[in-house]
Amino acid sequence: MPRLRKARKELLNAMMKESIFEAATSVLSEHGVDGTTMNRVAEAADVAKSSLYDYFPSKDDLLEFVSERLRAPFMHAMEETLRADLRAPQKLERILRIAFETGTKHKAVIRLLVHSDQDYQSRRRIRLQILESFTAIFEQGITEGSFLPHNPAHTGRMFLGAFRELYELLASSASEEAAHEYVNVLIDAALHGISIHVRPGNSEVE
Amino acid sequence: MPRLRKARKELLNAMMKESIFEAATSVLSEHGVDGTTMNRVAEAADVAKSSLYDYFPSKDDLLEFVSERLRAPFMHAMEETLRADLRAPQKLERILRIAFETGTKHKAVIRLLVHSDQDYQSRRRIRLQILESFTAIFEQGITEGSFLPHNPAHTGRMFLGAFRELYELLASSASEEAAHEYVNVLIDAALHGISIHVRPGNSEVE
Amino acid sequence: MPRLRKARKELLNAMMKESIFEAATSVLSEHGVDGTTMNRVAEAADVAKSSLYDYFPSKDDLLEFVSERLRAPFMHAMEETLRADLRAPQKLERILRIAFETGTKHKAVIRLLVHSDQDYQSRRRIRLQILESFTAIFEQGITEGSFLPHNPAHTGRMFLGAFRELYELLASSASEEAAHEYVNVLIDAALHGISIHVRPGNSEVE
Amino acid sequence: MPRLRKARKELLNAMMKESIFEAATSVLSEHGVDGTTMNRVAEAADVAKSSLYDYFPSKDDLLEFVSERLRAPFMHAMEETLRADLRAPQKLERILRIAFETGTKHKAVIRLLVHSDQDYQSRRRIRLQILESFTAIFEQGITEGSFLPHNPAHTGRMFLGAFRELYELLASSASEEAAHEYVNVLIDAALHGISIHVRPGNSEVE
DNA sequence: TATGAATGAGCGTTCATTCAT
DNA sequence: GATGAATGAACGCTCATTCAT
Repeated sequence: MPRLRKARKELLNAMMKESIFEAATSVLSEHGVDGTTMNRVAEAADVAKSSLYDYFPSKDDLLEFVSERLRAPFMHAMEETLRADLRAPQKLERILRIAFETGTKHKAVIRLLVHSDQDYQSRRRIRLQILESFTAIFEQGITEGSFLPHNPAHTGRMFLGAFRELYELLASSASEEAAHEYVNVLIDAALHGISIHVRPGNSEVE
Repeated sequence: MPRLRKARKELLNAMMKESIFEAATSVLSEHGVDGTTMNRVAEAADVAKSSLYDYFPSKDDLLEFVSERLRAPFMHAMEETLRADLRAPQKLERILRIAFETGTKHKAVIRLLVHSDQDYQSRRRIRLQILESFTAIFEQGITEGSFLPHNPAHTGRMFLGAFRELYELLASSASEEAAHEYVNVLIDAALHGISIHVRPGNSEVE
Repeated sequence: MPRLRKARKELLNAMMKESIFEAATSVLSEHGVDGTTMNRVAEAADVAKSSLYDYFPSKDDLLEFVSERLRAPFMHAMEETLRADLRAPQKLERILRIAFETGTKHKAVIRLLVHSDQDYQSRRRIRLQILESFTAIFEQGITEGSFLPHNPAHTGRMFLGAFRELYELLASSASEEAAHEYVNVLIDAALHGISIHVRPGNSEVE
Repeated sequence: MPRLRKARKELLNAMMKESIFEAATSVLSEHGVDGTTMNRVAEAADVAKSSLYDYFPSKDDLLEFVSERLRAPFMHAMEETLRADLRAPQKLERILRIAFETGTKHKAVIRLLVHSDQDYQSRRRIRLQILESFTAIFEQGITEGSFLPHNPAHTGRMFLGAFRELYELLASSASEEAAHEYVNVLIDAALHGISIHVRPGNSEVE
């Protein structure tokens, strides 16, 4: 049964990659990006250092794989949301909810999304992608009449900033509760407005 | 005069630290955090590598000192602004202006403020301090009637997020012009409001 | 029929060794001695790396086998020539012709014969054998009156040196033409003499 | 005394390089080029591996230094000889004598001159240089009437081959005596001819 | 006091070799 | 009998840190 054999092989291989992935995320969250050495990953995965190279051609490839894996659920969901038939505010809401869920599930993702010095270039790439998504949503919002006609690049960026703080909150020792509350505030702002100013006139805005 | 001697010594010591600081910032901006080795700093400062250890017990301490030093102008200005007799929106404006100025002056500061994975623990500390300052300003704003009574911890955090994006912009290859425009948007939002939603009144909303 | 079984087994074994040999020479000529890894040989032979160890106890043994195999045609031809009923100069000629042919056929052989630092001990052995053959031929030449009575160990060695340069030439990027010309010069020297000095007689010498 | 200090420093530095050089040659002659690792050199020099890098930027540089050092005396002497006001045979003689002397002094040089797989490129370079020198001498010899008008590229190459055998002899366990005798034969050939053939007619030469 | 010299621990990577299946 | 998976030792190299002078 060459077919079966091959399938089994692929499966084992995938499991091994998975377990290295987990070891790597564990090391990442304990020692940070710079402290993530092949030595430590191998030790955490309980394999010989050289065995890592049977599954990943280089450290960079390993880290790229980890990043990809960590971000994939969120990124895919975000892309889907972008294409969905929804009004802009609802899109923002959905993205925030997804971010919160994936963020709390994989705490490690945060380290990579939020921190990280070296560009393991994906970082810039991903930032840009999210920024562009937000900008697109704000453009849509203006077009469809949900949002006021501000420069969407700026509002998108501001939203990104507020959004990223969610991850800071998750990364900090703060309770999940606090993060939940914060995300709700963001969602509320996306749905019903975010005015902070008392109206010059007499009443409020929002 | 042991007093004088001691004073002179302290002065010399401070001058040495200063010159090492400058060397370090130069290395930082040229080679990045990871490329900042004691060797390079010593070379840039034109002292022996081992002499660095006469002024700083370790590399981490040196970097800590540099960070502190780089942030000090901004932090002090911010603290002063906090205590100044101004309305909340004006305080935010002033802080943003200072941030932009110090940020463009010392491009290196950005690298350290924005990126950096290792917890050069000051990072968390400084974040917290800024966050608390913003929160305090929002509290004041609510009290004085400038801002609507949202939870200031949340609005403070959102503002921090948007604020940090300024540094991302500065750190990126983007033109200083773009950063300038962005900071103006932020200032405008602080001064005149930031509503993004079409008012329920006449047209549609969300 | 244990006999037959055994014979078949031996045959298969030999065929495997043969195919590994071919893979190894291909790797050798493409990547050089240092670039010849068990991995590459296994891949070229289309067997599992570990299977190589079913046929050769170690990498050194494999290389030894390859060397032996590469040199065998030449060595056998040389031995035959040694025993042939020929005068010394003709023997030298024949050996040179064989060397050229086998050398151009298996370019890889050169790498191993000429270069290679490690003592894949055969190197010394083979050198010695060739040297002894040349010496024997020079002895014969003196006995039969073809050559002047110089110390055959020395003339043999000199001839060996000139002979090896043929391989350097082949190993270099030089055209095969150049090597051909050189071997013809050597043959001519063996057949008709190699005097480089103007005779004291009529003109000058030194 | 900055002058003195600097001089002392340079001296110490040179001594250190010298001692690393000796360690390296010792490792080279014991383990061959491929077996010469920074680890072994450091151990032989009784310094930390990392200290080697205080004196040589890389392994290749170290080896290059060693090669250069080993070959320099001979190469310089050869170049001088080339330019000397001597007839061709005397030049050859002088070069052979120098080779013998430097060869017996620094046994390690042999490994590098004679063996070595990788091109630590100097190898090809040096071979070429020697070959060209010999060729030039043979050209001169023909011009001045010392040598018969053979193609000097070929005779030069043949001479190089015979010459290199001297190093093989030195590298082998053979007695220095044998090498001495061989070099004398070469010298004799250079000075008085190298005919090996009985003359077709009746007497000798051709 | 300042330094040049030295070092040990660690880095990412390679590869010959082993062994359960 | 053949293999895929795994490994340990070694490689060249870097760097924060120490210490005699």
